[in-house]
Amino acid sequence: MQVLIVEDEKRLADALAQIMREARYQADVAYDGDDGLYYAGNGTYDVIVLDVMLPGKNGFEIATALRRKGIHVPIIMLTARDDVRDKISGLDSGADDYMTKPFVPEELLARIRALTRRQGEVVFEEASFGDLKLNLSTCDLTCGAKTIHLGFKEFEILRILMANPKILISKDTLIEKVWGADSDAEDNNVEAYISFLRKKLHFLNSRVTVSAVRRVGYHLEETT
Amino acid sequence: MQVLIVEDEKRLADALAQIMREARYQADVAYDGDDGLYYAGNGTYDVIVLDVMLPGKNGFEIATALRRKGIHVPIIMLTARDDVRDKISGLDSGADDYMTKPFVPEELLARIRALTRRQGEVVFEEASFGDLKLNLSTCDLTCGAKTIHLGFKEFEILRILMANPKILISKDTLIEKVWGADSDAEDNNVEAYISFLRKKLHFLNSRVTVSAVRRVGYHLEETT
DNA sequence: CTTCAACGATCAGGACCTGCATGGGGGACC
DNA sequence: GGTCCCCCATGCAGGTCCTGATCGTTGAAG
Repeated sequence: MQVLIVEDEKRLADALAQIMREARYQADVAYDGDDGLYYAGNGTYDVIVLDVMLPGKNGFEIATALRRKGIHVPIIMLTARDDVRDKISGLDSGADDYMTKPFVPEELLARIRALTRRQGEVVFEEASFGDLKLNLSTCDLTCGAKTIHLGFKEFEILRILMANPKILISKDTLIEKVWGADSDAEDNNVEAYISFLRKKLHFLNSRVTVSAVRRVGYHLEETT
Repeated sequence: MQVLIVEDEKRLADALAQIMREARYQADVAYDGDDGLYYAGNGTYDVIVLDVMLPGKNGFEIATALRRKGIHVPIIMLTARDDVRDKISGLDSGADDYMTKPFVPEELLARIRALTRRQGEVVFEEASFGDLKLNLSTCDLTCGAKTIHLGFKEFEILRILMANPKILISKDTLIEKVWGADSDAEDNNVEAYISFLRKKLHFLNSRVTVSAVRRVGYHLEETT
């Protein structure tokens, strides 16, 4: 588990790094905002501890920039100012949590555990929608007593559809997320896999269907 | 977005529910731990605001029980006790965030936004005018109990009209925005789709009409 | 008031496109 | 060689979109 600490006050930064290492995290430290944004931009960290008042870019700017770049790593903001408006703008700029100094190290660790628990779990757990359960580690799709194995493309498409059951996902989005941004896959590929998926859903007697909206995209629906 | 509030102190609970509703959330309230766990067990909520000190099961037990049942809805814990050990055990029992009373409502809302931002995401938005509701994701148009599907061109035209109900939209504007700036579509195309739209509005028994102003453009009107 | 041209509304038809399903070929892996 | 997965090509079905023709309406000129 990798942690990035962005904090200009060197003594505090090093103390935090020490605490992290004692808790068995790997910790890197950036001492100003520009470095912090640069390191975080790699997207290799599991959580970022981000001071607000920084030389170079401040914490709000860093959080906003990261989110805009599509990097959704959990962020915990730290600040000495106990002002509610700061908290709100911090949280709305993309932070997941906000703590005021001084704080007890154990609370920071607990909040980090709470933030990282989610993604740690997800790896082993399964996604579900309606009567479907999709095992995210084995690509097996279960409905009631029946289970069937999905190919990787089928799996990826279904996973994306299940993660956003309320909105339509366009073929372009699916191509980008499943085949990759710079891919020459055609719409027909998506259609083919949607077809396979439907066939398998039918085989499982699932109440879930993949419905298409012409020229817009696909989404999952649960029929009665 | 659905919020469950579990809080035994009735005045605070109702105040929270009011705040949530003003922020456009649907809010349900449970006044003791057993009810809270029962409601939460449905798995239909997007976030749970959970008091720790409760008659029946306490907040820690509820969080633990939910997580054990595989329900991963975000939980924000509330408590009057500002004890770090409580915070830690709360966070480790499955809560995603922890706030101490008293708190500013806006901070709670900001923390809820931060928690829900990650998942459900892109709220399925809709535009509305008069008695019409247009689902911007699925191109479905609803009026009262009836719903009808719109073709893409019809949908685009209606969306533009609904976004600017007070001003007249010229055919040229519609052609530019729906067909594209460099299109050779003719006025008659627009007229045709306006006609389709009117037919569907009539079918829905809507009070909304598309009215034309000669040589100028179209706009929506709500009749009594 | 009447007339007339321009504009708008509507409809039917057919062209076109999108999405669906299927089968075959190719490559990776066992 | 067999199997699995992926990609591509094809035909089909049905919805969507466009076109042209017709009819109704408007408003201004005579």
